[in-house]
Amino acid sequence: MIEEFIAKWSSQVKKGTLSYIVISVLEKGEFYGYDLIEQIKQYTKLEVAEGTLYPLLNRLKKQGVVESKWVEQTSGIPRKYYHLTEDGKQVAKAMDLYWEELNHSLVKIKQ
Amino acid sequence: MIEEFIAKWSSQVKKGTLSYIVISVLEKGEFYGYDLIEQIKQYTKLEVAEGTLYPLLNRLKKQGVVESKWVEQTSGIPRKYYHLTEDGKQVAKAMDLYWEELNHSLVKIKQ
DNA sequence: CTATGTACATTGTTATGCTATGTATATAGT
DNA sequence: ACTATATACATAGCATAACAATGTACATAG
Repeated sequence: MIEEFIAKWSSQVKKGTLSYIVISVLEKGEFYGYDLIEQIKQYTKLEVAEGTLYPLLNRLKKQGVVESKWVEQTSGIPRKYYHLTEDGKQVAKAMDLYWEELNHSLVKIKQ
Repeated sequence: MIEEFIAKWSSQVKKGTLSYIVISVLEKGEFYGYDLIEQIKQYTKLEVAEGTLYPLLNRLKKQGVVESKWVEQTSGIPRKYYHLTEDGKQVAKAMDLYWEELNHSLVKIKQ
């Protein structure tokens, strides 16, 4: 029962958190979708479904946070690389502030 | 644009985070709904709508995380007090671990 | 030739925050 | 007496986002 609750809860925590993670990774440079999934797996041990990430990237693009460009490969399928826009970089900073405040609040509650 | 994005994003962050906050406050003792809204406002500066909290408490009750009891007041409307069940206390611990891990991951990404 | 990995994408389901609205009691201001 | 505000609980309908399932396509290892 507890495991099931945590499973559902952690899925809900991803709503919002996941975009923060993606944008934070993109602060480091350019990445393509499949690579982002691998990066997140390494950094967070979170499993991110493809059906979660690709729509998320499209939303971020539509909102002007990221931009993308197709890059042909000498072998294999072309990759769509994403990078932060100027607005995206400012969004990242605002997210940092919000997250820090939220964490500070939780520390206070836990005391 | 950035403000609007953060406004929508922070609403998404609440999904999951809010239940963590409520359960964390309830680790301190018994609270009733309206009081929880005030507690959260003080601890986190978050505005929690009544239409958000009451359904959340009902879900937590249905899932066996909290229990409630009506308490008549000498003056005014009776209050419904909530407290964690034994399962709820274990859920709280599991949430702490998950949250800590998530934060640690973000620190690594931000490095 | 089959399985696995790489790489992008969409559809339908489910869960949750939020606005709006409703009910009811108590108190302070004009 | 009337109005506004605060306290206290609750529901209906909307918007959003994660996820499983499914699909397409190329490449490589057994």
